[in-house]
Amino acid sequence: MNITQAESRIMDALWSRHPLTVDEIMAEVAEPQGWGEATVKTLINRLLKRKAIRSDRIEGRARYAPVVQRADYVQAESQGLLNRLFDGQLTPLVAHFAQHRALSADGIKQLKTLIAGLEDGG
Amino acid sequence: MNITQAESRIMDALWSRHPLTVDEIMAEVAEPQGWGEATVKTLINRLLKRKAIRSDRIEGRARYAPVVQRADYVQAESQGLLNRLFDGQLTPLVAHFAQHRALSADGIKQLKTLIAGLEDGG
DNA sequence: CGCCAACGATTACGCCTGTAACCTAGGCTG
DNA sequence: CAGCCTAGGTTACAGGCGTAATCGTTGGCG
Repeated sequence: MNITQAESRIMDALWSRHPLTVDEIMAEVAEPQGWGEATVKTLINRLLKRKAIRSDRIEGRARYAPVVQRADYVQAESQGLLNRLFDGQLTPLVAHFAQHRALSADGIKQLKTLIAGLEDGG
Repeated sequence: MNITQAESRIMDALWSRHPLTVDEIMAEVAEPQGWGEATVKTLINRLLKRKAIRSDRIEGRARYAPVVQRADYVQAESQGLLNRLFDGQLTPLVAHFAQHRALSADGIKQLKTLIAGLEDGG
């Protein structure tokens, strides 16, 4: 289920809205990346081959839709980073950002609220 | 300053202790990865070429030490993930784990403690 | 003083990834 | 009905990465 960085730009477009034609994906993705249409087509086809997306012919045009869920992708990526760099623990990651990226006061407040909610909920 | 995943295993060894000879790096890294000595040497040399590590000849043996700091690497990787997947915000990442990885009660407590400390400190 | 072994550097190679051009089939137009 | 355009799929290619074998040099030992 591996999705490379370039491919993930295609996925982003499809996760936010689908199904999309090649042209629509182009519109979402081409400018920021500076990609030609051929490149986008290749990425689409690689994702198709690996069943990360699916193609349905609707009104004579191929429309693409995600098969892999964004949450699953995010989960795999995040867990991988956590495992590689923070021994699988979330707290050290938060601590790292607190130290090195000067977590803003607002960020702290948000986290506090989030965690208060978690305590209530669970 | 890019460090690939395989290379990061070498860096891990050097970050935890340095300077190390090739043999010492082998001892730290070979078994878990199943790498031959040639592979380790190649990774070392690629890191050398990119100045991520440095080699000093001490007592007739080359000893390797990190140049790139672990905190910088962790920072770059984490920030990259945050930017790519969570719009650069830490809170959504924590929220994601809360939802999808069933953050343990202990984890929640740890985070709460951490954040309480942040509020005091800042 | 010469040779061997060990150490570190150089070269190799196949797969993956980013980027793209080319080919083909099906529908629109004359 | 034939040709042409367009959309989508197929092939291509260079550079990076994981994995490794080979080469050259230098220091220790006989």
